[in-house]
Amino acid sequence: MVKRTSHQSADCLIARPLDAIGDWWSLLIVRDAFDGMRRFGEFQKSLGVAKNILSARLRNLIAHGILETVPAEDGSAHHEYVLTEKGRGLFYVLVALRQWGETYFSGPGEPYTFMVDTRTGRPIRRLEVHAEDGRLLAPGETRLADFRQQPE
Amino acid sequence: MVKRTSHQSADCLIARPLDAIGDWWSLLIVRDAFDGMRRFGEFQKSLGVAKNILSARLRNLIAHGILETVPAEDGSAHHEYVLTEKGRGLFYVLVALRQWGETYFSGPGEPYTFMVDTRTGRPIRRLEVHAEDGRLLAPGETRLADFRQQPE
DNA sequence: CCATTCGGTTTCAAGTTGAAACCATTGCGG
DNA sequence: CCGCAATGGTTTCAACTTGAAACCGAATGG
Repeated sequence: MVKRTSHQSADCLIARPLDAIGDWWSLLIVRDAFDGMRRFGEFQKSLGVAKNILSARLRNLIAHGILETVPAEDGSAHHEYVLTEKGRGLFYVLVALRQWGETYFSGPGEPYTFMVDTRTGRPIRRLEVHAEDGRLLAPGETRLADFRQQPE
Repeated sequence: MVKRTSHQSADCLIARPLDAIGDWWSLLIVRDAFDGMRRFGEFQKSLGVAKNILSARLRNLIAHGILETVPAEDGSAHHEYVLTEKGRGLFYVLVALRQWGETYFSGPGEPYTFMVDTRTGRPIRRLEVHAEDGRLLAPGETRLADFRQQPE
């Protein structure tokens, strides 16, 4: 789907996830799947995207093991789309994007939602990056390392 | 750049960040910027993308306040591209994507890098989502809430 | 000065996207 | 059993986007 340039030598571990997801719209499908949507029609209505496009995106997400189809819960002959374990791993990406959105894109007076703990209804904490020893790390206090360079 | 469907009523706070970033390639630019790249040519060489496309992406990132141009460090007449505060906020998105990539996309025997604490050289911890009271939350233990529904 | 690098813009063929039309299967009322 | 609507797609095709290559102008470099 996305052209493979076979060129992102330095850091395939960002580029390949991006390639697997396919494009931005696909992440909205994943988001809706987290919100409990399972049916083609639900996604289509939620996203307002053309059916052929949605169809292609769903196929791509399935091909990359992010979604899978299961027989419909209600016993009808249709199938439903649900997140795999791998797909659920995208939770943190969505949380990070959402917190970034909350910070920089929520105009005053806008209908504004945010993530809360289901049990208490209280907002969740912001994501933080921690060192192995628990120290809070700011952007810039990390780098990439080849694992062969790791101290034992 | 991306068509505005004015339709993602439920959750603009995912859709709008996605729209601001523009497309996948743009996140790779941001990643490179975190890695210290500043010059047009550096990005072009790193990403292997056509110059017109890179030019358009950079312009889009600037328009959305993720990058800004500054006079070149070395005193030359050219300018350089650096992350804004808002752009640095994408750090958590990149960390989340990378950890997902590490988990699901690193084949055995591949050149494999991961994020380490600059000070100690030890790997960073995995991202976690915590409730306000500190409890660790799994995907599915959160929901979206309108802020008017929040208990005081 | 002449050549080369840097930082782009322009051009245009090829590929992608998406709205609408179409199709196939199931569900259901009579 | 027939008709008809809802669901879940696929096909078609015009419009848009993409990107490789050519071009361009301004700064270095020799």
